[in-house]
Amino acid sequence: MTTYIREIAAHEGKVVTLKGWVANKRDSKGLAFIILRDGSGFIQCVVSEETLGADNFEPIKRLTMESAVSLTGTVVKDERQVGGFELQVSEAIVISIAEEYPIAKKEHGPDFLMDHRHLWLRSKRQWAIMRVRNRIIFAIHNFFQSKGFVQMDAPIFTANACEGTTDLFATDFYGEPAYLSQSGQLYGEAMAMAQGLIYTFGPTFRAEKSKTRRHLSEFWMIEPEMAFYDLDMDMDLIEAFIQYVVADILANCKVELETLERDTTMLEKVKEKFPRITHNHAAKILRGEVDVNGKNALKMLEQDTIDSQTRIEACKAEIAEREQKIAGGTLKKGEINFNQAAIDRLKNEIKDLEATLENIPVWYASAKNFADNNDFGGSDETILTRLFGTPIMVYNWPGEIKAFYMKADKDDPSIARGVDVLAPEGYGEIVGGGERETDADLLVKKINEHQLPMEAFGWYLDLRKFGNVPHSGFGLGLERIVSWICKLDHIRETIPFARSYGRITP
RNA sequence: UCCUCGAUAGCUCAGCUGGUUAGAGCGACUGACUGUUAAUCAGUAGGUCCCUGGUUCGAGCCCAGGUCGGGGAGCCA
Repeated sequence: MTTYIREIAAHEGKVVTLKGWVANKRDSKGLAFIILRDGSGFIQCVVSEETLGADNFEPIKRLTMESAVSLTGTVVKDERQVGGFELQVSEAIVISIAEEYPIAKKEHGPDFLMDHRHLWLRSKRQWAIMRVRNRIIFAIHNFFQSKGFVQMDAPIFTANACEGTTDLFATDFYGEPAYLSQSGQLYGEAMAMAQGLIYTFGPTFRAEKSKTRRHLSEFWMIEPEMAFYDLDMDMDLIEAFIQYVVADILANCKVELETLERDTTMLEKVKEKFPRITHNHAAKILRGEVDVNGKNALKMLEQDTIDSQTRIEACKAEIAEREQKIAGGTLKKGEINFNQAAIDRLKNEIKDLEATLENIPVWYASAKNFADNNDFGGSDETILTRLFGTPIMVYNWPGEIKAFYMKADKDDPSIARGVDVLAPEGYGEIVGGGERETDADLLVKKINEHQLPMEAFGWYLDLRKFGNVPHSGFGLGLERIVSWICKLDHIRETIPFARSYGRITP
């Protein structure tokens, strides 16, 4: 029977058989250390010539990275090891020998890694990210199912844009033009009128030629829709939802977060209440007219410039120091490698900092001149959330920049009853939602204003004719929340095979 | 679409003011070593300097155009 590494602690002192791949190998005469991975975890296996005999040990010496083996041995507690245990191998069977593995135990560039995504997924870090993604999906379903929501799927082929603002992927549907769905929102409203509380969870496609660390062309979105909910109830639900998911990950993905070296102090703060601020107030904060907890947006950026410059000087000094050490010629080979790797890292850090320095004046101008009827840019979102340190909810948006279906405020019709949730630590918008317009005449007017084809919205307007009720919903980008919770540099690491501008393989 | 940076060994990079035969580390391979944590030590092999054209006695380096990639803007989850 095969045992999985994840449950190894239950087999202490017993003989088990593990089947997996060689993640790393170190050997010396008569002794080999194999880091085995089986998908459920990683464990060091010790193979000795004395135990196996020369004939059985020889094939083990020939094992290459990612070769497949079946190892039988005794589970021994060993505090030095990552999982706390190691396997003393008594029998080894080689299943297959791998060719030279392209991904080495060192730093690679993003393009190389994405070209080898099918293999990169095996690495420890990517393994941890995919486990977190899996658990987030599980937690999302748990949250909504326990509250009586029904999962209902929206179609992926659609006849028209539901918002009309972003670019769509065009395709052919039996000779008719069709588009890949950019949102299940309108269908969600129809389904909520049938089941009361629903959520959709499916892929979404956007042909925006975005080349940033926040965008994918194909991503997964969860879109709940609730009958008889107004904006305040919507915001209460969003807050409870995000708090639930984050608490679940903190409780159930300790090993994964540790592997990712995720500092969880910011995630712990998510249990605090999310500040709710109007778009108008957020604009004042951005322009530096209003301070938050004694912090000023513009002054923070000025300080960033100074901090970045100081850090660049410090990096340069450290590089010079390490280069001098290497030139000294007294270091051992390992120490030289260590110093060289540190120099590479520092050089990359300088590159990033210099890019930041170049961008800060742009971000500063964007914040300082922020217009009341504007949408936030990526940098504006970063500035706002850094001032707070928890997720924040920005509500009551200028209607002109929001979708046609968003409800107009009854006191000021130029205001849309929408809400965006901005994640801390620079991750920006993870949720967009709001209350839906129920006034059929107003909807018709807005569809015309947005120059959308009226005939495509006949069924949608029907929802206002038959049992019209106030309702709200929101959309959450799965990859964005994975990115934030794992604190990743780039969203491309959050999905097994990313599809983004310029990337369709593997 | 715009701004900006880049492309040199399988990988990560260095290559000075344009000058002889192209450099390092890692990885691979061969060997040594019985407790390694990116093991260590010795050795071996490995190059279309992204493409096209130009300047020059001479181009990895300079110029023009292109291709691909990173970061950012716009747009968005």
